Amino acid sequence: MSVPLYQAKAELFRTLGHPVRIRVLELLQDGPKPVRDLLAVIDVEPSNLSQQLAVLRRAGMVTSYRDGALVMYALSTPDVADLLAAGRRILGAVLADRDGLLDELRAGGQGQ
Amino acid sequence: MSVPLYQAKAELFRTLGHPVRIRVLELLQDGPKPVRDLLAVIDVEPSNLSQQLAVLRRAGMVTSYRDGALVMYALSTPDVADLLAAGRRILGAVLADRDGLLDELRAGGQGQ
DNA sequence: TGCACAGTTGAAGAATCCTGCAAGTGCTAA
DNA sequence: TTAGCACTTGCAGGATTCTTCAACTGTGCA
Repeated sequence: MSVPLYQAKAELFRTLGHPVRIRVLELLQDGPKPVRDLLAVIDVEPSNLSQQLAVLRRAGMVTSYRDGALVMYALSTPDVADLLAAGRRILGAVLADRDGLLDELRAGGQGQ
Repeated sequence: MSVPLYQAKAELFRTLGHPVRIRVLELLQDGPKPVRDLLAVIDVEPSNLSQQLAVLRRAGMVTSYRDGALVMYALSTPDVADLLAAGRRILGAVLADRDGLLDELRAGGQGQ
């Protein structure tokens, strides 16, 4: 057994363990987007975003292709959305008796 | 907005980003267990396991109580199982064309 | 060709995480 | 009350991860 399965799982989750990467994945749920669009929303340096995109790419969670002058990114599988949804549910359960984040979560608006 | 929601999500996922913590959660899916039982299966030093349990406790994913000389741990919400299941699905999709881990995953046996 | 926009890459310092050791607490039973 | 098992805590180091800067590639347009 080269890489134990539970280690692969840990790596998968660790890939999601960064605010910028979470935001990217959530934005890509609506369909492919060029880097510049992500950049317009996320407020982070281009090089930093690029690094985080590379992490997601290496993990196989997103794919990228060039469209003219732009580089487009897309979720590599719609299952990613399930994972994010499951995360939202857990947060609700786990934060149940903690600060105001819960209300924000229930509002379900932007900045999810 | 004190702690942005997407940051809380990132922290949640990062909590899962460690092999020992993953194993603990999977073992606890079958019901509460004392530390010594986890220790018998996981092969890590007691102090290390204790540290990882503390991380899970702080994140609110498990709860603990003392039962005589033993300390018992339990999932704080069954939703955790959903998250792990979603992780398994994604791994399947993402690893689809990579090494033998996929087969191991499909076997669904121990060491999940 | 030359310039500007769109992204990526490499590298370095700072911050964070992990691991193992030593020491400490709580419980039970002799 | 002493001994020993069951855990936990504090801490130091080594290993990862993050962030930013500088430099580089690729594309479109004047």
